[in-house]
Amino acid sequence: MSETRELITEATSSTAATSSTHQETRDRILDAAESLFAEDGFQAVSLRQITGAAGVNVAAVNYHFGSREALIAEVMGRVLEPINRERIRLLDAAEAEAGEAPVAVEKIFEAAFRPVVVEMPGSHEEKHRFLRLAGQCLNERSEQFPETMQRVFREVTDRFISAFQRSLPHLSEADIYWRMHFAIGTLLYTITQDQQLVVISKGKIKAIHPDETMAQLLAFSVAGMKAPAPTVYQSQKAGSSKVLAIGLLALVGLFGAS
Amino acid sequence: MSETRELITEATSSTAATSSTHQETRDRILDAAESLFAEDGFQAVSLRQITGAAGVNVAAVNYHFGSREALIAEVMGRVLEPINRERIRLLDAAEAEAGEAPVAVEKIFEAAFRPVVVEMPGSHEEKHRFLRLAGQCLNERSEQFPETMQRVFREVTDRFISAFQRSLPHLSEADIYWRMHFAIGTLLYTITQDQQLVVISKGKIKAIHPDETMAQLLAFSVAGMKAPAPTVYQSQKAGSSKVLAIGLLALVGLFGAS
DNA sequence: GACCGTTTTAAACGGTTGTTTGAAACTCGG
DNA sequence: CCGAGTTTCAAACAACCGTTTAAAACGGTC
Repeated sequence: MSETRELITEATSSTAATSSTHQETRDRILDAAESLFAEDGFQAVSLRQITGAAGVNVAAVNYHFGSREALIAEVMGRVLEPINRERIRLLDAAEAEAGEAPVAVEKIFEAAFRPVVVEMPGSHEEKHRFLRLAGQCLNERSEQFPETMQRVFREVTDRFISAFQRSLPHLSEADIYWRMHFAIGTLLYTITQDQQLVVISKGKIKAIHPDETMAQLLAFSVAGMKAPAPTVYQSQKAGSSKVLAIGLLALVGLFGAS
Repeated sequence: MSETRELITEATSSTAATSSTHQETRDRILDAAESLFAEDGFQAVSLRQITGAAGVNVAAVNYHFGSREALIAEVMGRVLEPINRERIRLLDAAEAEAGEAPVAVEKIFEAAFRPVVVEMPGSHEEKHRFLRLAGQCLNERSEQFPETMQRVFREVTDRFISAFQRSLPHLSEADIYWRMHFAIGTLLYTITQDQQLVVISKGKIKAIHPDETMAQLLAFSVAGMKAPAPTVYQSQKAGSSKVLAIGLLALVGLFGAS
């Protein structure tokens, strides 16, 4: 049975035209899964919800993909691979344009953000859930990333790390890791928790357009990345530190510090 | 039965000394739940895991808290309330010290970050899972936040928003909302995905100390918040935009754009 | 039309979930 | 010492989970 499935998987890339109806339900499952996963996360969605939404039998998932985990891996790959591929393509283009000189920080971030933030092909609804899913992917524990995806991500981060290093030689390697980490977090939260921005702005920001998101993201991240290196790690101002200690003690008294 | 539970809940704050054994198992559940939720998230942990770790009967959760959701609400409140209380306390202190002048952006962020990032009372392990849980809380959908918690969070964000507005009068209201949103995302990702920093740095950053995290977070967020206002939302450089459009079309061809 | 490989289907599998039940075990004032 | 109230407990509940099974339906070839 597993042999059958492997044959099918291989056939997908070689002779896709032969099995038309098969591709139909397989893609129906992928689309439904993508939509539901994007909305509620991977853990919260059951196979029966997916197959129900796709209008296919429950067993179809295990027949076409082998297991629920394999389905998740395929959905993740289908959404993340083109994004990361495009990121590297944009970075290549920017480096080619810059020639010998290091690429500007703005350009690097643009290559990193644009494939995720700016309009993607498809309807408006599709784009939205597409982005939400990309965020859900990155929120998962890295351990349960499929091996191939791990490799892709390492390639991407390594490329961007060294681009930043060339562009910001005065920063230490650790500083750049930290700030790249921060930029990823910023992007991720922006994508997945867009609703939260509407909430904290009390509705003053209602519609969130890709172009504005892009501009805001760039302004914030570029400035953060270009910030002067943090000076002292250890010493804190005696005043505020003392105040904090007192405050924490008060908390302990109030709440019983587990 | 629900009446009995309400009486107990009220008794917790008034005559807590009378029921000693009751408080015992109730807190055992809370501690075990906090630990497990922090490690694996709210959705992934079952009641039987919690009661098993706490060494109590499964029914104890529904007896003491009424439902799984109420347990989650109580755990979230126990961890988030002191943090937000301390945040406001630090902001109050900073504003008192500044007098008429607006509080420096650095000070505002310090008040926002320090109660979450810097060492908390308790063992090292306790501190770690404590932070992870705080992050897990904020990652949840805002809809399933208990009403009281919603109110607390609104109070906190409103206070910090107006502090930033006084400190950065040249920025529009929307700009400040955006950047506050970004800073929250940065903090959150830093707390919950600390392991990821080790991964992308290929182990070059292994131990993550609170003081260094604080310094790095401040440098990035302060610079991002102080960045010049983004200028153009609509227009993109014709060159890169055209290149992108071509790239996306290539992607569609490759992957079949759902 | 019979055959074969592929796909779909209904039904059942064993297991886990959150919650409920009713009877024990316990605490404590009268 | 008894009875009322509180807390624990083992057991069962219905519902859902991911996966498996075996038979039915399908499409194309000889």
